[in-house]
This record gives sequence, C-alpha cells and structure tokens, in this order.
Amino acid sequence: MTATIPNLPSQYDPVTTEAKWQQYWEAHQVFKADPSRPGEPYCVVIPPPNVTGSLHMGHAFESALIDVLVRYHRMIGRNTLWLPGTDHASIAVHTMLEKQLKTEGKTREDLGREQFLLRAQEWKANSGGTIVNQLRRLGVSVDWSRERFTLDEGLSKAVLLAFNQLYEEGLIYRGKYMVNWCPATQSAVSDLEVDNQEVNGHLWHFRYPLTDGSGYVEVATTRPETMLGDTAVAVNPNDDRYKTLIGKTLTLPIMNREIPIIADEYVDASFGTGCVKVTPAHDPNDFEMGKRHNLPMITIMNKNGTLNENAGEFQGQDRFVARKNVVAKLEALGCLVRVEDYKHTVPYSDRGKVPVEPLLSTQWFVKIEPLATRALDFLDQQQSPLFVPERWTKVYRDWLVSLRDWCISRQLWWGHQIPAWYAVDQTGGEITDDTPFVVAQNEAEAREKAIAQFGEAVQLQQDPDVLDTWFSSGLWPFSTMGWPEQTADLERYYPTTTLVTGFDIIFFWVARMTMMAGHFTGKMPFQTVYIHGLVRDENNKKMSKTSNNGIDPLLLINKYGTDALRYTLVKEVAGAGQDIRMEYNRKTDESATVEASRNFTNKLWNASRFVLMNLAGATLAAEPTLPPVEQLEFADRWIISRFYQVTQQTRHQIEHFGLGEAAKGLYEFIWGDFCDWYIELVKSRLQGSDSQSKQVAQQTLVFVLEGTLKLLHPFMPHITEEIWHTITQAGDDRCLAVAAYPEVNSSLIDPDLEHQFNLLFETIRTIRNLRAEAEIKPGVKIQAILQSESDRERQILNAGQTYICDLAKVETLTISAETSETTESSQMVAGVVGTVQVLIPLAGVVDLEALRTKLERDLKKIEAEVTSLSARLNNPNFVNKAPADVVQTAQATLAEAKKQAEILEARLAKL
RNA sequence: GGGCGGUUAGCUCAGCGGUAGAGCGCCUGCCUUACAAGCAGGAUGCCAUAGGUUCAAAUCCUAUACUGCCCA
Repeated sequence: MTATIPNLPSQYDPVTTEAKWQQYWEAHQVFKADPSRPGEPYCVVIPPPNVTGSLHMGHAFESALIDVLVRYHRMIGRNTLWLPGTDHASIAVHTMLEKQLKTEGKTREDLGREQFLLRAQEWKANSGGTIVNQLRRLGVSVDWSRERFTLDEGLSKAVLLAFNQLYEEGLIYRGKYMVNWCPATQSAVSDLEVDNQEVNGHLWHFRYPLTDGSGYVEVATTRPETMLGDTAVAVNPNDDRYKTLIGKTLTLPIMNREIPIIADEYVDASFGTGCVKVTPAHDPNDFEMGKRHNLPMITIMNKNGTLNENAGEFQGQDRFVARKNVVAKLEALGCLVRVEDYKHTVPYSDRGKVPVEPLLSTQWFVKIEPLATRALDFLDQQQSPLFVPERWTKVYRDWLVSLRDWCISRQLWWGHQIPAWYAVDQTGGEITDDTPFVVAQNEAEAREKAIAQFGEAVQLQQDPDVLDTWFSSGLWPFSTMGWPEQTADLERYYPTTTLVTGFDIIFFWVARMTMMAGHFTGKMPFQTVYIHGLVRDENNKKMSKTSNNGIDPLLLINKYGTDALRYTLVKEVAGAGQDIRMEYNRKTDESATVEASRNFTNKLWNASRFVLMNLAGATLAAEPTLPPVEQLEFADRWIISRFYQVTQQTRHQIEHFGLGEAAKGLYEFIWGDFCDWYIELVKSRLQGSDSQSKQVAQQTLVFVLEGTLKLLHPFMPHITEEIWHTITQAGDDRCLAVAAYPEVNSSLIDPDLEHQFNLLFETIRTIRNLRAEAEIKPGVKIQAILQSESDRERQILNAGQTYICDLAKVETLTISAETSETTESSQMVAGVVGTVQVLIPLAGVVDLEALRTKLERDLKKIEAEVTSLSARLNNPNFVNKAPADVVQTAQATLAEAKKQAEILEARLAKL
C-alpha cells in the first residue's frame, strides 16, 4: 500500500517495545470481552494470586501458559474472556499486619477491629496493586475491565448467599470438634493448611501405676505434657498381654486422677508397649476414641499455647516449657522409664510456622460429603472436569473420596465476617459454645429472624470470626461473573473452558471450586483442568518464599525481555505437568536458557529486517497474499509447504496442550527453514535482474513472515506485534492480537517436494563439509561434480543447481550420470549423499592419507548399516511379521546404503 | 508406610515400538552488507540396572537402585 519501505532499527529493544504494546492493548481495550459478539466462547479465570503478593516465577510461568491458550483461541475466532483478579489472603495479610503492629508494641486488640481493618485496607491500597501491575509486564491478554477481588462487594454478596444457603440446607454447622489450632496466629486452620514435617524428637516411656497397687502399665508419647489431660489408657482387645487389665483403673501420676484401661481396635498392639495413653481433648485419634468410650475431655491448654488451670501446677507455662517440667516431675516421681531418640512427624502451621495443637474448639464446618459426592458424580458419569495430564484425575478423585469436614472459621479479622448473629442476651451477654444464633444475609434480616425467635429485647452480636479465604475462592469461577445474578457474562462464559493451575493446588482450590460449583450452579466450573508443574531453582529445589530461592522474573524481563522469558518458560513445558528448572546465575542475574530465547527474538527481528531491506520497489499489503501459484519457484513452493506444515502442527499442538512442542516447532521453522535456508535461497534472486522472480520472492518472504508472526504471536506477543505493524503498515485501528490465526492450506503441503529439498540440503552440506576438510577458504569459489545413476536424483539436482552453487559457493557444477575421465582422478575429495557421489577436484595437492582416512571412516559407518539392515531383512520373521511399509523402507535404505558403500569403495580403489 | 513422577550427549531437556535429537557448552574456520545475540563445519550417548514381551525396546511389562514430589 505504500512505496516507502520502513526500516527497523538494527537491534531489537524489548523494553520500549513491550511497554508500548502493553499500553496499546489496554488503551484500545483489545482484550475486552463482549458477550454479545458471535463465536463459541473461550473463557479462563485467572487463579487469583494474593492481593498482597508480588510476582514470582510461578506466576510468570502460569500466566505465559494461559496467555498462549487465550491468545490462540482469540485468534481462531472464539469469543474469548480471560478474567483477572486477586484474593484477599486472610491469614497472610493478618499475620503480616500483626507483625507490623508488634514492632510498634501494639496488638490488634489495642487497635480494635475497625481500626485494624482500616489499616488492612490501607495496606491493600498501597501494595495491593503491585502484583497486578507486575502481571501487566508479562503482557497477559486479560480483560482488566472485569478485574475482581474476593472482598469486592459483588463477590462478598456471593459469599453471603452461599453461606446462608448451605446453612439452610444443613451443609454448614457450628460445633465443638477437634481442630488444628495455630497458637502463633491464634486461629483454627484447615487440614490443608497443615504441613507435616519430619523431626528428630524423643519418645518418652512412662509408667502409670494400677490403682489397686498390683503393678503398672507402660505408655509412650512424643508429647509428654498432654499426659496432664489423659482420661484413659487403651489397649487392643485382642492383645493377650493386657486382656486381664481391661476394666481396671490406673492412677494418673502428677494429677492423681483415676483413669480406666479401655479396649479399642484402634490400638496397634505391635507398636511400643501396646498401651496407649488417651488424651481426648488434644489428639484427633484420641478424640474419636474418647467419643466411642464416653471419656471425659479435659482441655489443658489456652489458645496461646500455654497451659490452663486444668494443668495444675503447670498452669501458665508455655507448652514446650511444660513439656520439660512434666518430664522432670515424672522422673522425680519415678515414673519415667526411659527416653529414646525418635523420628516422627509433627504437624506445622503453614502460615504460623509453629507446631499446630490439636484442640477441641467450637468452629464452623462445611459438611463435605454431599458436596464431594456431587463432584464425584460429575467425574465418574461425565468425565468432568477433564484433567490434562490425565493422571491427575486420580489425585483429584482420591482426595474427594477421603475428605473430612472443612473447618471454615478463622479467628481473624481480615476477610468475610461470618454472617451469624448470636442472641448474646441469652447467655449473659457473651458468645459461648451454647449461645443461640441466627444466620442471615445482613444484620437487618438477622434482627428480624432473631426477634421472631427471642422477642423484641434480643441483643445481637455478629460472629467475630471470618471465613477461610478458600471459601470465597471456591466460588471464583461464577462469583466473578456476577453470580448469584443471572448476568450476561454468566450466561455466555460460564462454565469456563479451561482452568490452568499447579498440581499443588488441586486440593486447596480445584476440588473446592468443583464442589461449590456443582452445588450452586449444577455444573462443573470448567471443562478442562490443565495441570502444570512447578518452577524449580538451579538446584532443583522448589522456589518458595521460605527457602528464599525465588528468582525475580522482573530481573530477567529487564535483562532479556518479557517475550524471551515467556518463551523460555513455555518451551520448557513440553512434557506437560513436569516441573521445570530455571537455570540461573545468582551473581550475574544471567540465565543461559533465557538468553537463548532472547537470541531467538533477535533472530526473528533481523530476519524481518532482512525482508524489509529487500523490498525495494515492492509495495506492502495490509494483508499479504501469496503470489500466483504458477509463478512460484522451486524454493518458494518448498517454504510455503513448510509453512503450512508448521501451521498444522502448531494448531494441533496447542489444541492438545502441547505448548512446548508448538514453541519448539516454531523455533525450528523460523531459525532453520526460514532463516538458514529460504532466505539464503532467495538472496540471489533479490539482487538479480529477473524482476518477476524477484517480486515473487519478495511476496513469498512477506507472506510467510507475516503468517509466521501470527503463528508465534501467542508465544511472543510483543515482538510479533511490533514487526507485524511494520510489515503490514497497520495503523492504530488494527493489531495482530486480534488478527486471524493462519488456516492450513493442505493443497500446498507437498511432502515429496520437502524430500527433494532434503537431498539438496544434504548435498550442500556435503560440499561444505568437503570444503572445510580440504581447508578451502570460505570465500573461494570451487568446481564440483555430482554424479548419480538415478534419473530422479539428477533431476532434483538439476532443478536445484543454482541453490547448490549459491549456498556451497560453487562456480562450476557438473551433474552427470556416468563417471568420466576427470572423476577417475585421485586429485579430488569425495563424499556421498543418497546415491550421489560428490566430488571436488583440487588443483595440486590432495592429502591422500587424510582423504583415505575420511573415506574409510564413512565406509565403515555405512557398512555397519548394511550389516544390520541385511541381518534384519534376512530374518524371515521380520519380513513376514513387520508391516509392509516398514519392510519396504528397510529395503530401500539397504539398497541406498549398498550403493553408497559401492561408491566409496570405488573411490578408495582409485586412490 | 501408601501413591505419583523422573533417571537419554558435559549441562538443561525432547523423543515413548522401526535402531538417538535440540538448545547451551566444547573444537575448527569465518566480521560472507539481516543478525558475532551471528554464519559454516565438527566431536560427543551400552538411552540407570537386571529380567521379560516382540521380527524389532530408549520407547511396553516386571523387579531393583538412585532421585524428587504428594498423602499418612
């Protein structure tokens, strides 16, 4: 459309280019979804990062994967929405703020709930945008106009409704159960927030005397202080050693409490002495046993981890101090038998980083079984959702089968406050375990309900606790689209198409979403769950905050560019679901793998420069087209065939989540086929005088380059957008991000042609190799003789004559069927490709010994091939049982190898 | 203890029934007017070990070893 050919700067500059296009896409609302537009919907919701977090390699990796999928589907015409947002990370923010307060010598109680929340909001306002802005630097194609936050008004409404509905259906209940108590954050945490760590501890053996003075039993424990709360000792009913003791009582040392010896199947007779102390209020298994045997449940601990009044003389001591003191006391009483070193697992609080205490406490729970059953039905009857890779299905399934009820209350302030109001006037103005309550969507409704139940004078107080963050995250795929309102978005984009997330979050998040979605929407929230691995550091360690081994993606982005980093991450993911390792030098902030990708961007940049620099006299079309097919030359047809092949492969790979393979395929096409071969093949035409040939080459270059930019765009959005605008002279109104992805034109795919080119390339390589070995200077033009008895080979070589001459620097090329007098000479170096004998005459000295060595080496290789192939073909089992085409290929290969051996032998004979 | 991965060139990893590949690194020669972040050529592997299935195994099966992860 213009005669002025723009020029690109000599080096690609990612920093300014990337910022430019990120601003452009956002300003032009390129990724804003419109439910009223046509096209099959393609929708992804972002796995919401913590609002207060900052970008780490995991986000970069996951976002890169999602962006490839989303950009691809947008380009193939799907009505696409990628919805971004963040979650409020209740415990993380809470502990962070408490730490901050501590440095000021304050507690949250000093501040009060209102002030504390103000502070939290302030903090969120200041640092909450960090991760979102960092995500922008990845160039993700999200719809920012739909950004959501789990504490938003809309999402909070969804949480309220969900809670109320589940409560009314009897799926949420309040009760006194054993929970994981984190003394550091002083909150209950769910089973999932507990991390079992192996520690080198001790096993203390104690002696408890029988009350009747007839002896004693020996018990062992890793937590001696809990003995203060023991209310029984249990043995296995089939354990002959203790059968006679069942029903007798013991006197608990220190506390001098009389406790029974009970029989319970739970006890493993082969472990330790076969006698187990039972502390129902401080151990989950003991709790169950206590319930079975109606044992008293004595809580000996305060919520901050110190012992309470039930611990007698140890009251007020921290649990670990008390542990030492209890042991000392038992020793003084003569009840300590022995102490052994013992490796065992201790549950730690994920957030608090201290051992959790199993504690009997009143909390809110979600009854999981009906929800899990629903999700399981979807999985078993409709294979929904589909996991990629498939093996994660089992992980997901096993989890749903073995779920325990979900403790959802947290004794924290930052989050969704539990919508339950207590009639505190009924219990002396305080919330106790027995205070009656109503559950409602708001205080007014609660009052109405409460008045109906308790009369006008009722005094209400809302539950001070908040909900587990995952309760709101579980609603994410539909709450973000406006649920419970029937919005256009919900109608159009829900259920979402694909969820992309790490396997570490299948339990936390994926299962909770499917359970919640199954219950509230009657559908699975996504069709496919694409599970990726984790990013590991250079020592193969998982990157995490606690190990402090994270690599800041922004450092790499600043150094190599977003496209290079993204491409590296995607390329590495070939074996889907596999962890990827980041190779990285912490001293220099360099990464060889990212550098390689950066080099690739530069290669693409310079190939594009080359194309533009050679368009003199040509016009740039807004939509490049192919030259008329009949004008296409040999090489043009070849690159076009390759282009459509790679188009087909790329589309297929992306559709099947083979993102790494797709990325690698494009790399090979661009660097190998397009740059190393096609550009080199057309250089002489571009400088030549045949104007039609020149024009066809120009047009083909532009066509293939433009199509390739489209193919590559989902992987490297910025550089492709930049180059595309230059070569298509697109104005502000068009952009590559919403251009149509190339379609496959299979009529132009020509495998036979590609084979022919392989022979040409091999011939060129052989000549180059011979030149190098003969130490012919790179600039020197030479004479070459190609001799083959095969008509077809000669035909191909003839068609590619100029290519061979150009690329192998051959001045005089002779292609013949027969050996001639000149070829009989020993004054030439020789090689073989296919059944073509490649000969380069050397005026003067040929190092005959060197040549002989080379030929013998080649011959040896080929003879080995002949031997193995012959052996195979002489085996009747192979010929009879192997598929015909395999046998045929083997025969053809053998024939060729024999011919090659023959040629080499003849050559050797001439020396 | 149960489950799931991984083990292929010096390094990072592809390949997953037809006889081994890439990038980086290494060696040699080149500033050939797109690119030295580059070009051309080259070397390098008992595909962890042992059995088995098959005409044929890096590839499928069974053990073993080492290694990582998840769950108790």
